[in-house]
Amino acid sequence: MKFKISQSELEVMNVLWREAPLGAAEVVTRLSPEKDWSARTIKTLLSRLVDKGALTTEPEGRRYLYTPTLTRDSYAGPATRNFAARLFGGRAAPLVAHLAEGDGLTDADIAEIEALLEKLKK
Amino acid sequence: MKFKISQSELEVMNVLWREAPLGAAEVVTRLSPEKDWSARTIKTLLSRLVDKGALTTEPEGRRYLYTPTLTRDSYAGPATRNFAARLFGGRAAPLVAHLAEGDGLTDADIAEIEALLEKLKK
DNA sequence: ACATATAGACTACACCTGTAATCAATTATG
DNA sequence: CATAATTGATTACAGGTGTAGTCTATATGT
Repeated sequence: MKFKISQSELEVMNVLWREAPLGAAEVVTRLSPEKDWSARTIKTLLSRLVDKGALTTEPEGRRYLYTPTLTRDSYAGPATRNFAARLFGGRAAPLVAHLAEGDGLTDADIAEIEALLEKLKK
Repeated sequence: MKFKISQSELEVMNVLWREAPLGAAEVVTRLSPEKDWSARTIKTLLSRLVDKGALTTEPEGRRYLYTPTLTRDSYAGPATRNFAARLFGGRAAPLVAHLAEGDGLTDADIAEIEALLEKLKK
């Protein structure tokens, strides 16, 4: 990963990880309910992501369609391990503990994690 | 949490969360093996953290002793939930999965998380 | 007492980020 | 066809961040 994705940029990436390729206007409508950003702002974020190499463009008529160059997982993996490393010395347990604070974990979450751990033990 | 702690600042906080209060020079020696920063840089980071309210100072002779105003946990909790929210919609399982990639989890980690989950189920 | 080392204060400066505005080209519309 | 709307490109600008340098006062060694 040669580039860093900022917080605002990440919101844009989240849209495109869910659904791609999309034109800028479509990204804007996907984000509008959540974020109170002008269309200009979102265009800027898209351009910066292209500059960084996180998105590729493909011309479609007079506009561009944007597509991520990496999957969410390939971004999230290193990001998560980096986060855990810097905050907890890489230990996973405190991280899970913090997520659990304030009922952050549903029963389904717990079951899912347990299943995951079962597989890891083998 | 009224303030944000940047990546570099976090390295300084990590030192002081482990051991506080410390003078600037001591923070420098704690960080020297890891980070290739000049003492000036670390002084700057300390000052910024004081400005932000993340550290308090107490004069000791001609120098200051620095102490965190919050514990690591009280910072890490919201930071972790925020991280999970932005990357995984708040779901914890993918986070654990990413930590597991590349053998990130030792058997001890797994056992610890399982114990944690057991307690949560009650 | 004087030179030197050291502490903190103030200043620097380029790049990143958040949040847009303006401009130029092109398309759609009346 | 002329004008309005839309697209991407370029520019803006303040505040944060990484990474220091300089200035000033004080303590310290001789």
